Amino acid sequence: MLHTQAAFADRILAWFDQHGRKDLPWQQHKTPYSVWVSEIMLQQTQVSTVIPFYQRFMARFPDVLSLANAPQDEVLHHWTGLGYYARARNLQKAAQQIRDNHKGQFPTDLHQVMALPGIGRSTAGAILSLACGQSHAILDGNVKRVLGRFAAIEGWPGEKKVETQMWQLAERLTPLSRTGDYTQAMMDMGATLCTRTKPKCHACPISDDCQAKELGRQSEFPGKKVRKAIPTRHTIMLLPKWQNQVLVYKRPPAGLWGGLWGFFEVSQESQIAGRAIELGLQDFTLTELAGFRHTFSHFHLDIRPVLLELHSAPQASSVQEQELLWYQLDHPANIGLAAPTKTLFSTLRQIDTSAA
DNA sequence: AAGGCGGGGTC
DNA sequence: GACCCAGCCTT
Repeated sequence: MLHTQAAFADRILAWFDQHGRKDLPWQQHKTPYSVWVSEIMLQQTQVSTVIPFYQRFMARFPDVLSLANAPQDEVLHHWTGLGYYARARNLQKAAQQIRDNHKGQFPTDLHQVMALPGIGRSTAGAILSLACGQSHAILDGNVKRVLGRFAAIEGWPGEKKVETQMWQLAERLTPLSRTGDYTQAMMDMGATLCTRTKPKCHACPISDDCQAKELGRQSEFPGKKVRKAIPTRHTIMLLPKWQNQVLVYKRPPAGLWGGLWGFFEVSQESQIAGRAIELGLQDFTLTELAGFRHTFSHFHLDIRPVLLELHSAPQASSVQEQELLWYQLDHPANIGLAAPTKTLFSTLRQIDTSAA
């Protein structure tokens, strides 16, 4: 049994020196800021998806101050398609707190880092170990899988009891030196070796002492969440169109697609005309476009898009409290869009093209 | 403790 | 279609 922290970490680090990833974009010129941005993007999101977003984001917001001082719409624009948009809102909020409360310098104390919005214990540990060499444990999905198998920890890690057990083990095994490499190594182990399916145990530096492997039960750890069938919701999206522009509004700051721009919605067909009049629209032709399904982690959304083609210039809306925008299809604005909104813009462009 | 929050990739 | 992914926040 690998019962000492040093024996465990030594094998992990030796493996890392040979096989670890060292050329990812956020591993070049590491700073707390660059590591922070990458860690937030990587929450619940795979490396290959993140890379292009990370590069565009860093080119536009190279440091804490440029992010803190940017318009929120532009930050969300750079997050469009990445999902979990609260991450982007929290990222900018935290940058503003660093600007205002930390003299623009990313804090280096674990609890100060955890106090920033969007940064929990694991992300704080990752940033301070990777960028500052401090010795803190992390517990992300990769580490949960590696340690859950290594020690054959029963139960779903979402349960408090299981998570506590994993944190204790993670802390016990985290070395005092080379902690940044160790953190990266554990993530790399989970991503490339101790994968969800078909783990490459033959190449694993700790397989000799892996309890799951000894039991022949690698696929059973970590335990899975008992998942219920997800419900289906329905919505009708209104696509008012005048010449080459479509009307969207800025959604409330929190909740689903918070801060993103989207189409007005109604739940019933009978509400379409009334809603259009409220928006100051009149003299239009209604056409129902092809419906489609958008699936979230927690529900299906069946979308019926309805095109409202205006025959004359729109009047000012009577809806005063909403932020409205006539989005120009051929001159996209730098704003955040949910995936279905972006899809529908493409659909509208295609309709224009085929009609021309 | 449980639920909310996305989009893309994989099998 | 089901499941998963470098989690965190609110209730």
